Amino acid sequence: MKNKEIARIFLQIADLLELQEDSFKPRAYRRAARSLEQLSEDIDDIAIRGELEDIPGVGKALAKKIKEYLETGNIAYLNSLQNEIDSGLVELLSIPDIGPKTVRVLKEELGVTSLEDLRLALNDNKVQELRGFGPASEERIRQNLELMVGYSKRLFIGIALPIAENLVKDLRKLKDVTQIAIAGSLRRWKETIGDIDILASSTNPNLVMHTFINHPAVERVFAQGPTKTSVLVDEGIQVDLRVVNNESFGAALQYFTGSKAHNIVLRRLARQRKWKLSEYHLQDMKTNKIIAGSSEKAIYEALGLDWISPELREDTGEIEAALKHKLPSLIDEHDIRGDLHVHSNWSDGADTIEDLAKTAIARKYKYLAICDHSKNAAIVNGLDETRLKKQILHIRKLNEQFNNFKLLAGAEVNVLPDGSLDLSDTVLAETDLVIAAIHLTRKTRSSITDLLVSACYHDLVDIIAYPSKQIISQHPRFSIDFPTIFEVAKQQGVSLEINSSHQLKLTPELIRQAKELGVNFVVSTAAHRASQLGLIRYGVGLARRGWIEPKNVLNTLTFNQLRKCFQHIR
DNA sequence: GCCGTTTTCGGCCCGACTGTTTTCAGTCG
Repeated sequence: MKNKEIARIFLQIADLLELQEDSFKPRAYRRAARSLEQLSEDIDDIAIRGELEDIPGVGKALAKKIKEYLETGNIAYLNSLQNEIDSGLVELLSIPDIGPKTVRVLKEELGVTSLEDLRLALNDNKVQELRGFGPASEERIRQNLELMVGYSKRLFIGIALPIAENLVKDLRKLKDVTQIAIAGSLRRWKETIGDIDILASSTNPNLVMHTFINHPAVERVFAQGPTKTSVLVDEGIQVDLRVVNNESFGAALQYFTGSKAHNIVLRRLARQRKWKLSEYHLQDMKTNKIIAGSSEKAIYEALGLDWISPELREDTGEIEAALKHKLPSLIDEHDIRGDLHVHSNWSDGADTIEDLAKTAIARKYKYLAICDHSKNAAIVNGLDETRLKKQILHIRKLNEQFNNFKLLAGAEVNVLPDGSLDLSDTVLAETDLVIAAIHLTRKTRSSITDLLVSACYHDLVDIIAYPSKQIISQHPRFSIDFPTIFEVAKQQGVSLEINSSHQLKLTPELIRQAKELGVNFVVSTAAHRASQLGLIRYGVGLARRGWIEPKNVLNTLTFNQLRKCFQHIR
């Protein structure tokens, strides 16, 4: 689809325009880019119907540019901007605390047009001589330039969330802290996060801030005030702590949870009613009367909206749904009755099947599917037909000792380059559950799609696990025809796996697309040790970001219901 | 460049923190 290509060009244009006088044009281009990224329909089709201007944020001028791209594969405006503006300047914008104004001054006064130029200017201590700058500004820019090299990466939620939870746990011990919560993209369960946001309410903010900056994990303090403090913790991640009073906790939680796009729409809704929404409260601008503030829910309700789960707050239709009271009732970790993809020490897992079962029972699971790797995955000690048969017998035997809990004998089978599975049908027919997975790295579009499709057509395959984003990021030009896969999966009654590990997973957008087509899902950990069963929360978080409800997920079913969905469960 | 239950012109989310200057501009989230 050309939607993403055009969105990318609009973002490039926005970056370049940012360096010029007008600060509103870039905003318009970004808004349009976002709209394009979210379209579920091909932009070509919309253009043919002459409905480009119906896209939010697209008016006459942008519609014309979209048409130009569709006809010529090019947008001349971008080229002219690129000729006019040095690309090194855009790079300068990525340095923290350097914005468009600073870039302009650096260029006009010092001739700086690249990171390298900036480095030289800093070496000569030229920056502090500029009007509006001083030694402190120069030093900060110097440090940020250094910092950018080492710390610019986004962290996976699985790493960031435990760090945040630890800090919250320690701060909660302070008796001056009334309420405390994780906010930001972590609260929205975004797969990767740029920084950690923590929100607290207190009657003694200074003490809370003081304790915070003296926490053993804190390495450096970026900014410190009574309501907002930013630090770097030793994992190389920025943590922002905000402290407000109790009356504002709901408004602040709403505000700091974001996303930015979601908040902008909310504030627009408030403005339409002559109200003002800030991190302190929702307020009538004329009478100054406070309409809501202590509770997040009250703010949404005052704006005519149902309360929206943080995972949905991306301005991708959740506000419209909340207005119409049509929000999904999202799946919760407690809805999960069992894990359908775990590895034991029979292949590359660390724990025995018995230990895995014990942990599953302790989690109140009703079933657990052991799905070790198959023989093609020799490097992880994959099971061949003989060992799998033996494992199935072992599992059947173990089941005799459980009440109200069932171990399922499954397999994670490799799909071979010719589309066949790497274990014989005879032995697979003995299992309860078959997950088909692709562990290839370099394939053309047609063949990856074809492999997944042929896996769906295989009679014994119940679940498809995905080619990872990792593959996609390693090969930028590689793409998979997901709509086709979703159609076939739906048709063949094959479920899609939402995986909790950060390596193998669908994006929220794709999950939502598949859900709308009526495809079923399972949420699994692919745990390689018993302690990893707890990672299911990340899979659930991802599912929630994809608007998934319990009814879309097979492993929310009781064992007897599950049995009816997977034909060969014994 | 977009957009309209005050508007086809004049807005465009709002507030904290920093460094500089002495009342504010720039940046960020």
